[in-house]
Amino acid sequence: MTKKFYITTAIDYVNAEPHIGHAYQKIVADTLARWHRLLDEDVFFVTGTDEHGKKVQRAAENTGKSPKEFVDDVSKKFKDAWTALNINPDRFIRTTDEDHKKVVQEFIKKCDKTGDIYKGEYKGLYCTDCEAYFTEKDAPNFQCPTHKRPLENLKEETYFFKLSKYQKFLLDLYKKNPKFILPKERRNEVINRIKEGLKDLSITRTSFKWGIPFPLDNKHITYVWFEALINYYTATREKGKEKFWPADVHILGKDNTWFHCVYWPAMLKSAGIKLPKTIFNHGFLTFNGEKISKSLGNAISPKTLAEKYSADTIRYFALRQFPFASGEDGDFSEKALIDRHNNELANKLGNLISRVSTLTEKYGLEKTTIKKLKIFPTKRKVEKHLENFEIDKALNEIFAFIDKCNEFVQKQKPWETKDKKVLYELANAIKDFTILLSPFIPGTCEKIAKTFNFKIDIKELNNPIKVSKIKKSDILFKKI
RNA sequence: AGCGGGAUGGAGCAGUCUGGAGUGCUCGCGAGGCCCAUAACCUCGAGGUCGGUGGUUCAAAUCCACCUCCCGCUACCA
Repeated sequence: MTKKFYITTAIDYVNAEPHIGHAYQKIVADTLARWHRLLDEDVFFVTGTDEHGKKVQRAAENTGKSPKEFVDDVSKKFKDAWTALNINPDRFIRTTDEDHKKVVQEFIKKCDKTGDIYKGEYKGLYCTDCEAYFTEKDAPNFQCPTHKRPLENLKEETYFFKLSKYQKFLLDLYKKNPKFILPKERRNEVINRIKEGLKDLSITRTSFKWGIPFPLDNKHITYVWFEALINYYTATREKGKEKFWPADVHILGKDNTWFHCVYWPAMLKSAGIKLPKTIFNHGFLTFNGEKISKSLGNAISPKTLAEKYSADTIRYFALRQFPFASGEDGDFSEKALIDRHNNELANKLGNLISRVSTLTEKYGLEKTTIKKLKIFPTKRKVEKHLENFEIDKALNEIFAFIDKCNEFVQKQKPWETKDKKVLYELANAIKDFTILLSPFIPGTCEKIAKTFNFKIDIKELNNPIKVSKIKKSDILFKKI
């Protein structure tokens, strides 16, 4: 039986357009999905968009579109951005999808059966922008501290989810499963906050219509967060996909930590559904040293970037530059990107392919046993790093191997000796590292495979490359 | 103020959790090699009391305490 691997990203809220921060997360998830697929696992990779709520309803009204037209437009922009970056989810889920609505309603009924949902009243100062209530202490002068607008005094009939009931369950869960919340800095934060006490969660709204009707009372709309989280489960209710639940890893940004690490497991427990194995909370990116924001106008679209550079350059930089596993923030600077593109992709990798393919075209290959350029130590290290989400280190290992190849060419001087065996060893090494590199920069790796006539398949690491006629490769990365 | 991050050869970073010769990466500088290749590639070198002080230890960039200085955040948002 092949191992299954189910990976998800956060689904993006459609009130703003995609930027490089969103892209970073999707690139990482896509790479991990591709890696597990390379290892012959049965992989399911899901990303998508979060489309309900008052903010979206209002954003749509401002543009004169219907909510549905509006979310269709923005959702497509996300989807297109991922295509431009060679990010290929198995499903692009939208919370407006019909199957999602159905699954959410069933989910809520299950929680209700457990006795975890009750009707109550929520009183407070409400900010429509935040879709949240504030206490007078948090909101001096009855103004929203973030939006500086006057708060509405609201008293709403609402349904609650008994989150407080799960306090002990959650703390036990983290204790028993140290990998449930990663990295561990985030875990400690969550634990400390839970220890301050959990309140029940208001999970319905009546002030607007753009959402999933609450199945227990049709005057109510389901609260966006409560509903959106369920998307991960929805995707596995499709026929044939059931086996993928529970998720192996949810990838999300650190601002989503609380919802995913607290609400989500409590909700699943209540509904009697298995819990995901790992929730990975990564850091944020700044862009050219500045925080990414609409008002600063630096929220450059991933698509524009991918057109300016290439999908693989963006992918390589995003994966190599930041210590993903640390959960820390990083800066996406174009200068650093160009640096890595020129030095690592063009000079080291690109030039190696260029020089070896030229030499091979001239002198040909002759089969021999591989003595110097053995891939297995590298493979083991890459495997281990990826298990620990150390994506930057994995890439570093592969490039250390590429350095070894360049040293080998230099030492052996095949242009002088015309030694076909040396060239064979190099071609074989190129096959090997290209296979390992393929989840990171898939487009480039396909080109290399075509030049050297091999298949990108993990089994090919055990098979010496077959001797064939090889033509000089096109330039893979032009210097910037 | 609160919270968070940082201080490592000329620049920018890893390394710190899990202590073991100042190790690594990219750039820059100096010398040499190579002439297959994208003016690319390879080798060697100069340059650092790892912010400071004290402590723990056979051993500290790494652990502990205190101090100094920088920078973010407390706007939407992965």
